[in-house]
Amino acid sequence: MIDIELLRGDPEKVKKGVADKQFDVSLIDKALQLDKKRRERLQEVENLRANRNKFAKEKNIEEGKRVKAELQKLEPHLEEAEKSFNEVFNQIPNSPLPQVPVGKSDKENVEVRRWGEPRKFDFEPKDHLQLGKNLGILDFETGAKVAGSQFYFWYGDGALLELSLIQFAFEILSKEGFVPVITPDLAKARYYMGTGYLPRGKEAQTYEIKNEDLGLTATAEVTLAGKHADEVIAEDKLPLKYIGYSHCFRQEAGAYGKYSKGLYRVHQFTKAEMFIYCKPEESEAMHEHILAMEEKIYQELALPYRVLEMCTGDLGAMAARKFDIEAWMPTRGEYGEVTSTTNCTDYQARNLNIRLKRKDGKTESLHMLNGTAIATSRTPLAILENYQQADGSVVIPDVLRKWMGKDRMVVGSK
RNA sequence: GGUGAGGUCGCAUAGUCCGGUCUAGUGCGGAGGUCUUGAAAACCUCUGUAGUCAUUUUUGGCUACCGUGGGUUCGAAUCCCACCCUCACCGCCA
Repeated sequence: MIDIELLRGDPEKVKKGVADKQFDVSLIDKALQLDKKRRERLQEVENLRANRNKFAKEKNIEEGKRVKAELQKLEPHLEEAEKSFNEVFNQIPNSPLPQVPVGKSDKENVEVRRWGEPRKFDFEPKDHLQLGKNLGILDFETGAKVAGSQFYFWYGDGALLELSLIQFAFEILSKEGFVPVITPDLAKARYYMGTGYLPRGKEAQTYEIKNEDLGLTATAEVTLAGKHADEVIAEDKLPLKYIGYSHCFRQEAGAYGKYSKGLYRVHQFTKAEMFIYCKPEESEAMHEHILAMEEKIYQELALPYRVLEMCTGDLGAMAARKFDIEAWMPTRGEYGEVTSTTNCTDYQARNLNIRLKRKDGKTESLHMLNGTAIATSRTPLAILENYQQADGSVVIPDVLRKWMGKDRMVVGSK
């Protein structure tokens, strides 16, 4: 949620952010109106409670009974008013940072830079599904048999590739002060909702567990954000930097289209995710830091990529600023998303009640950021397609060889 | 899964049987002060969070919060119900 003081103090500013994000601007006036109503009811109820407490202290049982009856009538009105307010208020998205390019949709995202040259093939490159099948390392048929469509098995060098990529990311990032964490793959509703992963509706992302207040997490962001919920963190403990490992589960309801085949869009993958809690004044630098780490990873893997900054219309509710890295995907003939890093500023922190305590004792909401290091669906896709050879083998990127124990995946090996 | 103990204002602990004197005591930690050449010690004072109203800053009033959610009562940390979590032991198990 946004800062309510900002809403009351400068509604026009909030409106601009909401409009730039292509959200419904009428939310603002509605929220202000409901806020006013809510506060009126709150005054009524609090005055009655003050009376109740006074009579209780005086042991004035008659008057106490009278006030009690009145309270029983008015308290539901207050509850109702707060519920209506929260419903609208929680729909107001985070404001974009001022330097974010304004645009209506993903078509207006801005390319920031490119790194590396897409490889020129002197043969017809195969897609990762064909390569994986020929090498005997990737099997969607058996995945569909056992778990349904868009599930898969990795075998042999494919399984080793996933493990190597995670090792590689953890090695780089732990050297940079990110604390390695292995997180639960399930979380309570409060946490996946608080981080913005919706279980139902047109774009449901989370799978829910029957008869439990639990869902499969779509990313370790959920658990790493939940980790410090309801905490007050001393200023000198910040920034907290984590590199989390988890399996990620996505319903991908309604997500179909030309890139829905193969590893680009799957229901389960493994991910190494960066997560940072920091002071508001350092969050932009931390965002750059995460992006720099992501670029370092793809440079060391020698995968050509470009960096994209999301325009206001493509930020979603949580983000104040967001960058994606897109790696070159040869059989598509274009770049495809492999990482995403978001500065949520204080929006998530307010949802999860996470605060920072300054040296002078004052508390305020802190800033929270996340970013993909490696997702073991799309990164192996890019490696298979970019590193393939004419004979159907796939060269292993230098930095992964120490964990793979070999320099090439060949047909017939395991 | 079973049995037992427990969850209290940063940390630790008292209070819960017997509801009002708990506007939650004490110790530690933190801030300020006295004393001192300086420091330590001692002593004194202050020290939770959120909301809301009033106020020029300051500040003050009120409300809520003793794991969570309900209930009983004029009044609940305290009584009742349900749930969650922690610890110990038992069972099962990689």
